[in-house]
Amino acid sequence: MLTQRQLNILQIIIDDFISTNEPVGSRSLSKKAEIPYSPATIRNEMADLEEMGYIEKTHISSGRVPSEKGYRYYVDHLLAPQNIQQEDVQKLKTVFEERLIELEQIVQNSARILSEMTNYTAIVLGPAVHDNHLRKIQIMPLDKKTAVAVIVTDTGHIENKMIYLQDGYDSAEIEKMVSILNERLQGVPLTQIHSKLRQEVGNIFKERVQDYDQVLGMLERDLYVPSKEKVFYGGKTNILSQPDFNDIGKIRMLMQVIEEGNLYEMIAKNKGGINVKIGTENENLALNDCSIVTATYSIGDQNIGTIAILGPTRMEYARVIGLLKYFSNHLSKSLTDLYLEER
Amino acid sequence: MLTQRQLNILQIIIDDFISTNEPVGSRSLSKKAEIPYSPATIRNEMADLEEMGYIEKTHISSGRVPSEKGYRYYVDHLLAPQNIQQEDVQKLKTVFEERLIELEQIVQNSARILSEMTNYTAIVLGPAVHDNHLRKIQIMPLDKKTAVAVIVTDTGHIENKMIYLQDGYDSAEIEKMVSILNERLQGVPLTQIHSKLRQEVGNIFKERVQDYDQVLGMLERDLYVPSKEKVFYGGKTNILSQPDFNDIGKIRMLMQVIEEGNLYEMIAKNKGGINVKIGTENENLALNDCSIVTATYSIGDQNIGTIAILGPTRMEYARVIGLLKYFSNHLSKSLTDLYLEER
DNA sequence: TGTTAGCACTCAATACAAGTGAGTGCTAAC
DNA sequence: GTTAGCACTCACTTGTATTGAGTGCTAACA
Repeated sequence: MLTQRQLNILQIIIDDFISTNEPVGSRSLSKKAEIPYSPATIRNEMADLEEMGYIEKTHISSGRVPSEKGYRYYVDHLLAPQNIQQEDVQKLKTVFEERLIELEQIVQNSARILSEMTNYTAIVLGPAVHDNHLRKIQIMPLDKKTAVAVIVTDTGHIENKMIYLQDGYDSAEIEKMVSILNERLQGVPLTQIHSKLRQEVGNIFKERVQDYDQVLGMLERDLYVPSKEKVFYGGKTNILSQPDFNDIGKIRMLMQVIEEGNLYEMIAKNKGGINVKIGTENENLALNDCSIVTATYSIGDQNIGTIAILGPTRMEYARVIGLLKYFSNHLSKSLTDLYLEER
Repeated sequence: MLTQRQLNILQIIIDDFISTNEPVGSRSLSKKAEIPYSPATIRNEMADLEEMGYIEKTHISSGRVPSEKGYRYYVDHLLAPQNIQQEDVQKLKTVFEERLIELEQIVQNSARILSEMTNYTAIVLGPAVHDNHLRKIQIMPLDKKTAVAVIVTDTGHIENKMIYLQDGYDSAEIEKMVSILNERLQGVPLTQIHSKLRQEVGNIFKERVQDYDQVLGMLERDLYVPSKEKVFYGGKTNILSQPDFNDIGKIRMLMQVIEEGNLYEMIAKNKGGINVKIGTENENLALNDCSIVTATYSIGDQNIGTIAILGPTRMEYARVIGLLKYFSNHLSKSLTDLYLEER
């Protein structure tokens, strides 16, 4: 168990290291007003903290640096529930001031603003299209063989699909189909469209659409919903200007993960609330010197997406967590107002 | 004027430097079979070449390295019109083997494959949507205030726009509008839609659509065509693994330009054929150690897009130029077959 | 006259030694 | 329990020497 003094020292070491990126030594610590002890005393405490694994040395006679365990403890117990600053509030609000219509636009802006404010990289997932509900479907014939299916969801997302018709259909026939589809599938979650197609629509088609089997087959084949959600980035290169990444190899790996890696899967699995992954807690090797803070946002009580900030392990946790909490709350509130209450 | 021997030496210096990334000295040159002269002779020739500005030293007693002028001469005069290798042909063909329907899909694949083959970064512009012609327009009402306009072009590009109606329109009215629009605007280049709207459509609306002025205003406001074309990337991070970029500052600038810079403008202005920009010929400071090779592709005899390869100035020009020539030709041919002949 | 051998010279890169400073652990005194 | 003192460690810097690849120049050669 840690004594109060050890907690103080640990906190100050971490705060100091986060802001300076320099190992912190006993002498510089003892100069701080909060610590009225001599370097020697602090050295003793630091030795204990090191033994317990909260801090470590970069070499045998260096100052101390927080270990992952130290950061973890810091995030879990020492973090003052810092209120976010007034100027930050102002900046964040700009996102909500613009006309909020297309969700993806909002989300893209969020990523940009968060990255600008933190100087880290922002990754925003969602809105999770497969959780959306069908609002409207339309099929536009182009020529004898091809048509475009347009699907609009309740969150304003628009999805196009080219579809291929076996034979020429006259437009009256297609219109009939479309109105049946709309009638039967409106409000259905996109994930379930496939199953509903045969269940609900099949019978009606049977009666009213010629060659119904072929048409149904076509719809089932082409009308699948993309399983991958969209990922929006802000400040992809911000992380390159963090002094923590001065090794060219690291930078390469990092950029590769950001560009091509499956950050989506990593981030999407955090469900609800604020979540912090520190260093090797990220299983991806390239992210072993990074931390990822995630927060979810929702419409009503349903989570529809995730916001993440990717920075070095030496991240300004207090500020980032504060920002994300504030922002995800407001975003959820705005979206809920927009998409639920309005109707 | 350069003697034949100087040309040989220049060519070999550049070839050698491109493949090894090491300054090449007189001794190593004289060992090559193509150059049956002693180091001393070569030194004399190199001194001349340097005086003329084709090669330079990294420091006073180093081997020689091609200058930009050297590369330029090499690209313009020395480049053997190298045929592309059989295995490369095979790989490139895979792009054309898939079902070619959506142009953007093809273009995205092209970028990926070219980047994989070259280990440089591929940037593919287009298809230039504003040159496309309208094939079909559709307006789907969503609720009283909003609707989705879907525009399909002759190259299979699909564009969505949310539009905002002033008042509730009944669907019959909208259908009438849409059929007028289709009738009058089909085949019109997207750039001209705006002007045609008032010219051609205006009068007809006047007779047949109620509140035609308001509707026309809405269409003019919301139905603009995005001026920026899509840019597709392949191997964004490839360039990071080029040994030429071992300086962290350079890497940062480079990634920033790739992520956020206006590569579009830089590349789009190259019209027709193969074009090579070497080093400081790229006005962007961050690209002063890079070369960009561009090629255009077309449907029929109309250029619709550009392919570019971004690499270090020490680029394998012969190979890249060969690849791009071959690829852009085939791409143009395939697209022409697909979109012109088929109709 | 063009080519080559020889030589002195330059410079990046590497290795090594010495000095400095920030930091540590330990012990003994307060 | 706290602190002063001291010996020790190690990264970092500075200076010096060595090496090797390469050059320019000159004189000799074919």
